[in-house]
Amino acid sequence: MGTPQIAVPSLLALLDAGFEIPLAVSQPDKPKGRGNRLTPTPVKETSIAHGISVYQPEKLRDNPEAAEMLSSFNPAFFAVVAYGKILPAEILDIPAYAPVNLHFSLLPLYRGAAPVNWAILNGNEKTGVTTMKMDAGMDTGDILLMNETSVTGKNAAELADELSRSGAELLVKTLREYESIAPRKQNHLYATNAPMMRKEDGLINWNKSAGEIERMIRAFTPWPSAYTYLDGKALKISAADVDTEYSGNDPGLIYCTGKRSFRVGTGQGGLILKELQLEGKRSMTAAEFIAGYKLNIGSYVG
RNA sequence: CGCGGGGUGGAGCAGUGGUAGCUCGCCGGGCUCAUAACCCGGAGGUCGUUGGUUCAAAUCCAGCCCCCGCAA
Repeated sequence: MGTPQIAVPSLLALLDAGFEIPLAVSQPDKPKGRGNRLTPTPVKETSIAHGISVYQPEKLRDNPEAAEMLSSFNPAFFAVVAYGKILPAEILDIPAYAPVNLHFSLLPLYRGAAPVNWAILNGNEKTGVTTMKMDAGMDTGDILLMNETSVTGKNAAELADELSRSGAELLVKTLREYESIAPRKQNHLYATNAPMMRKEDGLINWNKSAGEIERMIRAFTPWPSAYTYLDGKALKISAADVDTEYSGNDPGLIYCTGKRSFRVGTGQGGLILKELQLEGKRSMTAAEFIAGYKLNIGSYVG
């Protein structure tokens, strides 16, 4: 059971490891993108490509039909990776061994929908992947295995990609060695939540420090993306460095626009913008951006 | 039919009827202890595509292809 891209490597790894997967469960297709076309989920696409039938119930709670359907396969396990819905108890009881979930954080940290983004945003040096035996709460089940990954310098896409791979390995290992793994209770006192990021959370607050904003840019790239405004147009920033030689504190001030440098002041220090995308344009490097856009030193973004 | 922006020399842009221009890059030369600095010269474009209007179209009209932002 899974939905987005981050779950795909797990599906492929399970197939590769020889597990029999009679059914994939994914969220229903939703209208997406320009034109609002109905778009299949990445897990659905991958499943179909490998000849696995796909089941996409609107809901699992209070849905006897779904329970019956899943039971009919007499599954040993459920392998759940970023499915996107909480599974009710009657569903969790179906597998003979256990419903196993792969979560993209070191539980009990970052329970919820956006663990990868939050680890970057908070400036953690390490995060990782955890497999657990699911219970009825959100990411509260007993821990089976964990694997750490370094966060440093990566944006959300890069980190998610890495975690999806190490997670896929961990999931295979967990299922293979399930009977010899002793589940450990989570220490709920240390639990933190990683709620879904919203589009509007990506608006950059230039009063924050350069370091904080740099982390935010990484945490929000490529989704939901960090943005500001320039001459009334939305400007996404997908990569930046802290300017270690600047110590001003004039938030939003464009203080340097050399031939290839676009630098903006923050509440504390300056930020060197490296990768930008103006509304309606494609993403480009600062050098490319500057070649065609007339920036004025002394004006402000935001 | 959800709303909208755009496709112009290698890159980013300007140019809305009549010799295609700017910044960067590239090639050659100069200056300098030196430079992502500066100066001089040069190469490079069927203006996404098809058709239409016109004496004349990058520029107006219609269709098609592609890229992107918003909303969901």
